[in-house]
Amino acid sequence: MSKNNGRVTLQDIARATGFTVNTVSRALKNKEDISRETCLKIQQVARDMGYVRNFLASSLRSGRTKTLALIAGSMMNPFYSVLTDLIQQEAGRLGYSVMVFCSREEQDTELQAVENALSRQVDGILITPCSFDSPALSMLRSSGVPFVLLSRYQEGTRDDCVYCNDEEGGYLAGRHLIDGGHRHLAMLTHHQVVFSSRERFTGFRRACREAGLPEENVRFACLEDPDRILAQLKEWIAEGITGLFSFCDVEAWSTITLLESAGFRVPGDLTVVGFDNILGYLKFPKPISSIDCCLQEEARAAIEMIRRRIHDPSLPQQQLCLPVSLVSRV
Amino acid sequence: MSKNNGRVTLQDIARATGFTVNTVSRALKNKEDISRETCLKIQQVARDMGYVRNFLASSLRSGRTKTLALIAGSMMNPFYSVLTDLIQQEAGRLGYSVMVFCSREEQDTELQAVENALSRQVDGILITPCSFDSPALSMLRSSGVPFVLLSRYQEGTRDDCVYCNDEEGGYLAGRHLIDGGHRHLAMLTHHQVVFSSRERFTGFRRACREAGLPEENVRFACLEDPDRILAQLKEWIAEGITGLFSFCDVEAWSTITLLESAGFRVPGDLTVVGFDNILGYLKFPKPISSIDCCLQEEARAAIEMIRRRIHDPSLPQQQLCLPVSLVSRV
DNA sequence: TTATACAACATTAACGTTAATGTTGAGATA
DNA sequence: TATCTCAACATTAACGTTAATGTTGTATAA
Repeated sequence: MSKNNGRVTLQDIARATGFTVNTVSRALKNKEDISRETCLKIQQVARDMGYVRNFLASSLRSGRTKTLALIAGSMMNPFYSVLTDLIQQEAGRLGYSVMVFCSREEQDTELQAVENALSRQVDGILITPCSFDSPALSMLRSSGVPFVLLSRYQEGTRDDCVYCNDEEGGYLAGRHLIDGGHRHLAMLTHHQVVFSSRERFTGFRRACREAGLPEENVRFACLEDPDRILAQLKEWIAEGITGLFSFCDVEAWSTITLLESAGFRVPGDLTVVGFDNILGYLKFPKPISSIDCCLQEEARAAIEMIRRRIHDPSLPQQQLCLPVSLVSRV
Repeated sequence: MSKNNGRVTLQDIARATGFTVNTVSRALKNKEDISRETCLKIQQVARDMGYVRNFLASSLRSGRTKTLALIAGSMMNPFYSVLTDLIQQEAGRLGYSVMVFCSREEQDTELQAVENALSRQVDGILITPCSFDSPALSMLRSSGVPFVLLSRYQEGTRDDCVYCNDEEGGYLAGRHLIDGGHRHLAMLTHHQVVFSSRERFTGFRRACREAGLPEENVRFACLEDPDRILAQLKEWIAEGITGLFSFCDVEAWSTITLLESAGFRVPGDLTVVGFDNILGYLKFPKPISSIDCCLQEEARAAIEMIRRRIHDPSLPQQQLCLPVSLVSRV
């Protein structure tokens, strides 16, 4: 034992074995220039003494923390928490730990998270930014630290990012409803993620046009207040709308909850299609058809992207658009 | 600029201002022995140069990382992700960042998480352990690092922990169903968290006894396989059971989903009461009555407990049991 | 036999920060 | 005037690890 809060250090092992600190370090990292015998002996002693490497010291010296930061909206939103879980799994495969920060979709909280992450010398940052002109993003860009945008895309972006084909997703959602016999459709967004929302609606409308539905049969609304949402839904239903495309699964479920508590039947009065296919990971909510953006693949790709950038910062930036598919349920 | 991955260091600021590294350090930390004038000047220069403190170096020297580890089951389970969010908020208030690890309820993954956390020199660890005899716990106990058990309790435990009054929660759930006119009740657990589960059922039965229900009117089952769960539910319903107490909200919802997809009505064929009152944080699922264990308070208390222990390791250990209440919905 | 090569270690310095202690000069005190 | 005090800084060393470079003794090649 020594000073390090009673924790065993290389120093202690060195004293115990008679070798130098450096030799102990190399032995524990299975490096060359150490005889098989001493290597095993040192490792044994380290185990016996309960040695745990001090990552701070190691990172400070080596310049690598083997840590990534994930800055997401909120862990209260299953979309983010599922993504977080997947990111952790994929990162873990490569030996990375993940520090999770929540921006609560607030720009200053997000900025603090970035500062914090930078301060902790993370090797890379994964972020679903509040917006594309958030101060957090400019700080990231000028920091020189590798970062990848998750589930966010804006035309003309030069930042590394992984997102899914929103337009195609909207198209598939539209076609699914049309194939189900629905001729009067609407898309609903609660909390607007601008680009995705627009793209999804664009695809949605494309499907409608393709099917020959008149423009006035296709509605769109972006509402946050539950009361106004319910009012809008009632209006739509009264107008004969029977198919609803929700911006995402989470919003779909809260819409369904709203409708059911108001006495409507889903499906029945309204058929709802979601987006993200969170049901592939979250088992408990009501099954709904959804656009699968393959979050697992997104996580995998993002980790791979940041890994490569950490390894070679001079690589050309990449905007990776992942394919989507429809998962039909019920 | 210097070597630190192109990042500005105290050294750089020292050169720029003509002061020594130590003076710069003290100025940036607003310590004494620095004239107001130089303090402001140094801080200004630091800001201009885009200085970000290197937490690794700082922590290595000071022995404090201002970081907590949270080791939870999985971010795919809203109970844990909501708890994580709350923990982060409370920790943030005190200037702590949180490293999140998922054990996936596996003992070896959990052990790895603990090792990882210790290796990163976190100031304290919050954990919802797989079990009370998991190797992770013994490692924690012998590590000397402050830790607090979250939402877990076992009779006779000496570890610091924060949990809720499971027995009382079960009692309230039982009484709620009985007050609703139900005379034939059951409790269902999917994934068994042994102590909590037993306690909740004990309280549940107490309510039943108190109301004079005969023993055979009160059932219990612990099943994981959805098919067997559904079969059991059908059997119960056929036997006249009308009130169901679910181990937790998440399980309640998946039970409801099972029932509804099998053509049953909830409530109607079966009234379901959950536990945790996750609906207070998660807005999208179907509203159900639930036992509120006040997760926010649990998070607050846990952070306060670990803060005090970090500050004074000699404090007596504490097992904090939080009160519960019923939240009736629909 | 002597130079060479190499395995197996040791030595040194550094990562960026901070705690502990030292120094200095100006003003206050006797 | 000599001593003391203290504000405002500087110097030194250390946190635990690792990269770069030195050193040694033995085995091999010429």
